[in-house]
Amino acid sequence: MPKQKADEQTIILEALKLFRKKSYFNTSMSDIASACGLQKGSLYHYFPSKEDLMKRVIKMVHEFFKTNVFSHAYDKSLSPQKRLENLFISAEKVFLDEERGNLLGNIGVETALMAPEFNTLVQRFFLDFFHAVKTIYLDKYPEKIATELAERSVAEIEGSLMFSRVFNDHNYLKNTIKRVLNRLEKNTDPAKSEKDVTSLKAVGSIIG
Amino acid sequence: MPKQKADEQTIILEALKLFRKKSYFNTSMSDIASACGLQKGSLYHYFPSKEDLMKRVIKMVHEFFKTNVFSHAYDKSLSPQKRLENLFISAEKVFLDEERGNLLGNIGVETALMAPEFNTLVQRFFLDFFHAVKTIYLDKYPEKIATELAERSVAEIEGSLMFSRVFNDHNYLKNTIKRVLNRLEKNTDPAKSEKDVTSLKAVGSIIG
Amino acid sequence: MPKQKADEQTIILEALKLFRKKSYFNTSMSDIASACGLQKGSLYHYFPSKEDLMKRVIKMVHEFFKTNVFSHAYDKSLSPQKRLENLFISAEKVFLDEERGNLLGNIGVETALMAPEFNTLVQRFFLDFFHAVKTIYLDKYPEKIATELAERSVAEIEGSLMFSRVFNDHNYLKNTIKRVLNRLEKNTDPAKSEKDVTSLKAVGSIIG
Amino acid sequence: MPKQKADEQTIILEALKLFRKKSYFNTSMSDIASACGLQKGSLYHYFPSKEDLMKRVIKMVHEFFKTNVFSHAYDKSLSPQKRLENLFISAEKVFLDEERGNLLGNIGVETALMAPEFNTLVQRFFLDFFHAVKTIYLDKYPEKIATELAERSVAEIEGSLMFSRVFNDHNYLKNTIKRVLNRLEKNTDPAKSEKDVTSLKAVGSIIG
DNA sequence: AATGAATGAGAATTCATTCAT
DNA sequence: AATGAATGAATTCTCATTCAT
Repeated sequence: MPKQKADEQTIILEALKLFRKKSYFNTSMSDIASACGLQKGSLYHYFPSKEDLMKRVIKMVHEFFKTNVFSHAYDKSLSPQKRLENLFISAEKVFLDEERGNLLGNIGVETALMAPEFNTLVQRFFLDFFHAVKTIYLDKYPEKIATELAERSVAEIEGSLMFSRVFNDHNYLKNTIKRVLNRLEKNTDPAKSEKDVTSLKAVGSIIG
Repeated sequence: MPKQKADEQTIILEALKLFRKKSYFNTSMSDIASACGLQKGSLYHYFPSKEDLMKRVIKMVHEFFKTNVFSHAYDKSLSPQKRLENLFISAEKVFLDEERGNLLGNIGVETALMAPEFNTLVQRFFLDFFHAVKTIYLDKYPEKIATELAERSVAEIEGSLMFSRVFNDHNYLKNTIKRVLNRLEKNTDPAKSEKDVTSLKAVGSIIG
Repeated sequence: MPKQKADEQTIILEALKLFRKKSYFNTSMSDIASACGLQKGSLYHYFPSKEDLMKRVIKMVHEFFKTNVFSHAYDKSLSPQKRLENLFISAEKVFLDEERGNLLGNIGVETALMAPEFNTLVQRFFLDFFHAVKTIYLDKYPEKIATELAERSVAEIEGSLMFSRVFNDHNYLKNTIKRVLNRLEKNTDPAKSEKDVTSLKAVGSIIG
Repeated sequence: MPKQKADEQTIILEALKLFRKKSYFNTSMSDIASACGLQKGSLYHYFPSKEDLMKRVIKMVHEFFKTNVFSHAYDKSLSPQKRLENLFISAEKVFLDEERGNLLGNIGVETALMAPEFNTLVQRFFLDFFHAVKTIYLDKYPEKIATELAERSVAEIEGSLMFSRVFNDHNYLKNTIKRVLNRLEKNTDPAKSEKDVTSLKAVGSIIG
């Protein structure tokens, strides 16, 4: 007789919202249940434990980024500049979005301290992030440089995302993304990039 | 039994270690007490609440950075390059140190979601961090640029620090610090900087 | 284990017994839980806090008095004397009963010192008590006198109830109730009451 | 070297104030200590335990009443009416006084539920109270009646004192005291009392 | 599928009390 | 005499989890 009141996806999404707003430890299964219009006990029909639910949340965010953000990196029909733009602009939208936003950047780190399983998932997310960005840079730069540029860009974005949260000011992230995009553009300038990219040294001055 | 077993400083330090290792929410007053060789009730002799203890921890870390890290920015007897070097190298040491390390970067963010009082303290820390770095850049760049460079450098450092923790690999942070230092050096090169820094446009390509 | 072991009413009743026997502050949620055959955590399934439970206890006692004691005052089919008798005799039974007895008289006062919310509930109880008794007196006396007589009767009863508890002797209360009932009867005596009640002055000597 | 900062009397008085304001259970030794400008531990120089301190408080209140209130009953140089007046007027003053006020009436009862030793002390207080009032009535009435009148007067006073606290309105007590005094006066009226007091029956209608 | 009851392990906190200095 | 540190038991409350219906 009991009619289905919720489905996995809904629960994961509600959990995500709460984890983002109140952190993993401060969100109780009860909180999640009421957000879904369910009773505490009912969550255990869908997820064997809170930890497992968190893992599903992380994976869901990861999938979302793969489909909606990282994918832009691999659209060979567009210029590197355009791809990077698409990637970061969509990332910005997601990060600053209340629903799916920055879970992994900040909370991921903390939860990682607890369950090593979380850590692995968070690592995978960032490896994919790095890979996507690096793929774009590889169009312009050699392997080593592209790797560094990618890690650096993502680090800058994550750091400024943190500031956006701490100072409750979206501009930290927005400006950083503008800057990162600008960087590729500038160095895309044929005249300039030729000189700059020829030697590792020269490039060093750009990425550093 | 009524012989002093611990003092405020010790407790704050032990709490810091645990908060760093297991996160604020995952660390119980019991944990902290045992780490200090005390009974949990005894902690309340020194701190009225866990929240208050956390605030003291944050303040202590902040003070530590002021004295040991940020101070390098204001040593006018040294060159900007040297000051930045001293600042970041000492920051690196502290961040990667098990004892006093990166509390504010990661845990601060999460706890900030809860108690607004935490948030204020974390903000103050980063404002001081920004200010120190900016002070150095002001020797070379105009106000606006210096501000942006400072925020960007700190964001990069915080982001890569996060990666260092997530991937358990100090190199993320170390490389970033190397790179940031290199950046100033390069642009300090008289020959190059003349061209680059003369116009705001040119500088734009450097900082972002 | 998830078979219902207790219900709200049972818990409230057990709490009442304990609050009466050991006072509110001296009764722990653990005590109440054991009395109900429950684990202490389970109480929070029914009541969000001890304070809330106490409020429910007070309300339950109040309801009980309304239904079983005060109601007698409003039974217009009976003589005032009979109504007062029913009211006080039933009150006596309840007050001296181990289960539901005098919670509000004594404990109400102490708890009232703490939570103003308790105070309001205790006030309401006594206002209803006054009102019921006054309603009966209004059959014989004008407003002002009836009010005074009611407050005085209830005060006497509460005071002697206190003595009954302090001296562990039911007779303090029993004698007082006998006396109060006698008072109405005597003054109901037509021959006597005519003189006594004709002037306010005369009545004054009766109620005071 | 440590200079005496407080003495027993001061501590007892401060404790009394707090017990009255916040109840015995809600007052901590710490509260009492700070009210005395002492440290928690120092209280144990004067009193072996909180319970013991409470006993001393009760005894002190009792002594105070003996000297300042009950004593009026035994001043044979005055008329019964005047003695009763002195007794109740001084009682009223003390009861409504913030400092020494109604400890025994309300809190005594509750604490009595705990330690039987408290109960004995509270009983003694009321027995003395009864005795004083009865002594006055004995000037006018036979033993049995005097006893009843005394118990009744004190019960009324205690009950209305409770109402004064619950409703935060001094008038409950004040009016009751006026009425009780009036009662003796009225029945002291030679013309009236002669008739009334001749038979127990008649008197019954007065005291009841 | 959903629920609502129950659990039990632990959380933070309080507090009377002890005792070395 | 006074203190301040320490204690440890108790208290309120939380919460992930289980399970019979």
